[in-house]
Amino acid sequence: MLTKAERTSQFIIETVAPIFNRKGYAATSLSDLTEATGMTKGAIYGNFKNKEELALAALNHNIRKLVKKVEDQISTTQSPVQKLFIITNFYRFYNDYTRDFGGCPVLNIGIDASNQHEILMERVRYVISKLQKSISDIIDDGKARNEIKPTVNSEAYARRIFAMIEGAAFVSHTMQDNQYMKEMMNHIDQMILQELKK
Amino acid sequence: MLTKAERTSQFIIETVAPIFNRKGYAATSLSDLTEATGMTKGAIYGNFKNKEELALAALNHNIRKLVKKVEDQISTTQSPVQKLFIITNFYRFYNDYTRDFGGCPVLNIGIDASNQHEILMERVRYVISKLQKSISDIIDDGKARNEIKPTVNSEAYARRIFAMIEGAAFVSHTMQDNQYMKEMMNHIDQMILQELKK
DNA sequence: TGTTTAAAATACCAATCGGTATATTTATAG
DNA sequence: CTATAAATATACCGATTGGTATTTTAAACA
Repeated sequence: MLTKAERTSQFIIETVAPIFNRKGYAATSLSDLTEATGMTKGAIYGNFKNKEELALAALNHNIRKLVKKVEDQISTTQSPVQKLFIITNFYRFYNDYTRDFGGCPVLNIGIDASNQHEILMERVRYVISKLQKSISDIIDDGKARNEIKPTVNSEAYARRIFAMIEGAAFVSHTMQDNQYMKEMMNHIDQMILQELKK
Repeated sequence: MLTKAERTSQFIIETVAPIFNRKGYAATSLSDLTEATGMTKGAIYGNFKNKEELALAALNHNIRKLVKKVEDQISTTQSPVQKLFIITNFYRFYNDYTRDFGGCPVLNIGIDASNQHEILMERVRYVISKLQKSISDIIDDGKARNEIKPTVNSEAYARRIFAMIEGAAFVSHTMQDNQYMKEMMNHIDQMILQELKK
């Protein structure tokens, strides 16, 4: 069972995570956080060392939530090619998932923390490299299972697919039009069929 | 000839533009601006109504600077297909151009102002639609000049190309690795040759 | 139930925030 | 060279910033 402190910390993280994601680190004030949680500064600082530690916990929370969602869907199939299609289909609805907490956290914090907050930035870089690795691992598995052409450069495709997703997420969110995302996922699907699949 | 006030305003804009681009609207303080310009608050507020007006002027300055650069290069050829190649080649060096003032202003302010500053956000949306229009116009011109297949959906390709560029700009800048951009521009070039060009 | 410990609220800190009214300096025109 | 106007600096405003020491409240354990 969770202790009181653990439950409170969790409640604070869940409550402030969308705020940090929306406003960014510097623009989020302590009063934003006390207002949203209904708690005082004393309570928040009793559970977190400082604003930085809380922002980092919020970022991790947002990312874990999304990663869990896509991993749950991916695990429903063994086929690497099917896994790739599940990923593109996940992102077809990405804006719906992320809108209520302010959009893609990798994108938001990656831009917000750039040249501003090296600790958050390092975390974003780590997450990006991990997400790419999981894509290239699927492609490599596809080669081993004879589903994907052995000549394919899995790291290069992972980089390209990830950048395409982030670009579509940015423009879709900014223009408030999911068509960008839909069209980009269709394009990636086509790429999978024509360039990756055997 | 420019008046003193016009020269001073221009000096302030040029000086603070990289700061707003790097830190975003809320995180940029008046003291950041006085420190960078070596001028006092009185001088700045004598030339600009408030922080918002200055931030908007800074955004416009950054965008105009980049748009002028790419337009100058595009105007060196008549061929629409060549114009598209000039665009991808421009973005191959985009990170070098933009690094010293903090990366792509559309991306930075688009994320920073999201759910935060509607006036800046409207400006970003307008710029995106304009940039896309200039790409789809080139494609349409390519159809008229018999360089590009008449069946091509120029708006859809403009959306896709723009989103790809922004995605590559984001990941390249965040990961401090221009390979993302290079690979994406190679991919777009391939798309132009295989899907657009007659 | 009484005691101890943990958690949260209160009250405060110096520093900084964006903005402005006024004073001073600098440039311009006659 | 002087008078006027424009530009800039100074000094200040109330509000808010992130953070902390202390007090009060609530939970946990004996």
